[in-house]
Amino acid sequence: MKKIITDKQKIDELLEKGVEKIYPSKDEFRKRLLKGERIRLYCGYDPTASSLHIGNAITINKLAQFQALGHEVIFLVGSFTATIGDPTDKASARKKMTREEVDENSKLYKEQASAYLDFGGDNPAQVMNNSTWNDKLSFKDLIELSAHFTVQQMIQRDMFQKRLQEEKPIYLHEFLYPLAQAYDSVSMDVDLEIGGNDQMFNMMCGRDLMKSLGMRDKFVMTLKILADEQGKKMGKSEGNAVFLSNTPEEMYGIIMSWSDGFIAPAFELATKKTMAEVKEIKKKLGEGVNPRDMKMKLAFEIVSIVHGEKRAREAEEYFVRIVQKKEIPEEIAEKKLKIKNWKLVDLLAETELTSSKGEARRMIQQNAVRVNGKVVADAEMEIEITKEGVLLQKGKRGFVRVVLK
RNA sequence: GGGUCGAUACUCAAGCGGUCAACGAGGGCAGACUGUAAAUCUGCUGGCAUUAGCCUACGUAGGUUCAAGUCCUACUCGGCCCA
Repeated sequence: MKKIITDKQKIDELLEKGVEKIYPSKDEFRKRLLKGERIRLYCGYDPTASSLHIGNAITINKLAQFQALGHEVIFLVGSFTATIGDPTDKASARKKMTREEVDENSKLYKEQASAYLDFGGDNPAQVMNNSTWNDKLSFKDLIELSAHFTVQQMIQRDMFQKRLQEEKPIYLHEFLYPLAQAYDSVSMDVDLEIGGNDQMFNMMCGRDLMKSLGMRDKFVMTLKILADEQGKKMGKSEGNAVFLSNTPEEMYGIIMSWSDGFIAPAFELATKKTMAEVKEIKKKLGEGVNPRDMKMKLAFEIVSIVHGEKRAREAEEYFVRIVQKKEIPEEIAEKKLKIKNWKLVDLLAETELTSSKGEARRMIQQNAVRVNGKVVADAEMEIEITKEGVLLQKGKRGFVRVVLK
């Protein structure tokens, strides 16, 4: 077993970087760490999507930090809880997932998490699955569990309040979600749970339940949510979410399209940079360094962690060449067609560059379509496909080469 | 169980018999600007045809009417109140 590191500086770094708050108290938790106590901690991930995203990477990053100091890390896959649906931040009830969908999604999670976390070596992170214990609960067990919580406790959550106000339904199973999560803490008997700031309520339920059952006093560490200075969150809805399944090029490009306000927070939350380095970055940004260059460093860092340095370098080259210098990419989807002569609209629809002919017409009207690099304004233009191929472009990113078969 | 209100495009949300493929907002896409952006501005955002026009859509199924998202009936699902 790996030795527990009690280096004061490293512990302070651990307690500061990306951390919003530690319950019940940071000082107390710090003392425990300094004593050299081995902490058993976890963070849960509901496999509701086929890929982890950058928000998940924040907590995984923190797990990795604990791991590096020798603590016992559990990567919990919420295969059970995903079938309930977490009401957190949801204005309406989430669609429940089937076990099949969930199993499918969780397959890739471990692999993606290994970008940050070490599942081998002398202090491997453990993967657990909360259906292991939750599947075994009987109805009686559930009722006993639920007796530890009150309805008032549950409805005080702001998203439930919001739904009450809007006269939208709140289903009973949504109250049960925090319970299920709380039971995870009990089953694994952990010293600490970490999670995003928005998970505070769920995590505190676990703390309450353990206390109520006379178990240990679980700590809860909430991490900052990736947001800019105005507190504007980054999410899937913003269209700028990075998935760990993105290719290096995609990932690099998406990070570059983040607004500048995300640069410093993202360095703190999603990279291995120390707080001192993050401060240095903030300072540079304040001094008027071109934010683009800092953002390129950020994109490089994150892509390196997920895909390795070599791929990150390639992604960077790609970005400079294709996006900044607007060159045509080398790798273009190729579509082989048997028919030689086409009208431009038909061709755009056929290649699926546009989803319909109507859309093709609209794009042409808006000067968004290029044929062999030249903007074409005539929707009816006759295109003759050759063996060498004709290059079609829609907007900045859509490229297809059509070749005569 | 009774009463009552509601169900509209990706999301929210107008609509109160013809002028509704459906106001508006968000999102998305595209153009301009730029540092790659973000912000801002502009356009587009069901399909086919593009001149006209046709088809499919407003919870489901029927009905009234020359004409229905809009009225009626039943059903399904949800909120609220009462029990």
